[in-house]
Amino acid sequence: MPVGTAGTVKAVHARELKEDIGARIILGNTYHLYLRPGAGVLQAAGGLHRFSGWDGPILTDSGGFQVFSLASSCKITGEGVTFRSHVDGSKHLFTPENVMDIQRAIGADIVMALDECPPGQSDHAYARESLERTQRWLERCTRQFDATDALHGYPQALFPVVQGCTFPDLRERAAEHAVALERDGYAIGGLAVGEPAGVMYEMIERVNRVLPVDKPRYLMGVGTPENILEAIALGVDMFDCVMPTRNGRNGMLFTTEGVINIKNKKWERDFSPLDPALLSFVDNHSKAYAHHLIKAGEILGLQICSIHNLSFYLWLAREARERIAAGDFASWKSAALERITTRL
RNA sequence: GGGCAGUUACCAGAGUGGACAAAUGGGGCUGACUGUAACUCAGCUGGCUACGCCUUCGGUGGUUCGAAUCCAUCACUGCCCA
Repeated sequence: MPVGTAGTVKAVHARELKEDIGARIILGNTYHLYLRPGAGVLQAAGGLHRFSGWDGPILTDSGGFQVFSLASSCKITGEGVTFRSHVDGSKHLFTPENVMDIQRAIGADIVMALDECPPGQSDHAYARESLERTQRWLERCTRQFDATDALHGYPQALFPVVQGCTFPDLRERAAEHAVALERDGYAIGGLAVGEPAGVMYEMIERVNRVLPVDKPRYLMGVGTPENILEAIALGVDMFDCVMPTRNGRNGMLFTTEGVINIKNKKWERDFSPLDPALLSFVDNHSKAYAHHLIKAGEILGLQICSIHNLSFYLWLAREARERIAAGDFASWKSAALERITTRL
């Protein structure tokens, strides 16, 4: 299993007709490259695609989410958005154009449009204003993307991001606008930012009524195993999320039998595998070993837990795909959810 | 045998007369984490018939209105000298 040092599930594919996107692990933290000087970006980009023997698709985010969710001070201008680097305090400007250029240089197979991810509790007026800005940026992204060539000898795809907060009318309008631009796939952004899960599902459903069935739909930043299965049921094909790695680092392990907190003393002498059902995905480390490494402060423990959770997400996506093909996804989903959300 | 230091909650360790059920760590238990800067963050952790009461700071006995804190004594531990 190819795993980068900072792996995160960036693309989990669900629907049987779109097998190629696949459940894959790619490099996380790719946006880091955005924050470094141009020369470094170009150099890093050349080798990125062949990193550690990884030959699957790579997806890079635009950096928009980081600007809006992490930067303490960012400023939206007519050009784009300026922000201060958390690395060295230097000031940077993201524009639809330079974000396309950077992702061209990195050589991601799927590049994301620059968008604004507005706060979850935004009112309709702001959500609309924000959406219109995202749409203007999207149009500039497509123009720039279409006016430039891939730099590394293989084609790239640009995915628009459908925004609109929790307002069905805005979501539908955003989806229609994105579809009209005729890209290879579409992303749904700005969800799982504090709204109830039911509202998120409703927005997904609204948007997916508009998005074409025969192109990948990518739900950005989601989520819990439950969120993912529900979204798959609503027709989503791809996901990415920090959850498997961040929660793994914090000691929470997803398994096919339920959720465990590996820090708990109860695992101290449990020498069974972290998850016997995942042995085809990941090395056979015991619960006691992971417990010990975490308690001892060994960085290896965090790596094992992260990789374990990634393998769980891989299993989840593969299982979902097989059940869809077999035609019993719905019944499998409810049974699986009951098991995997149990606290062990 | 002599000298010195010490004995505090599961562990380590503050506290030297009233604001002490007793700081702080660790450990333990819960919970959080959703387009990743960060191996992170939050709550609880003597008992109970709980906005109050009860039992705790090596044992015992004192001093005091009041003691984990002062005195006496006993026990044990560590270091040093014989």
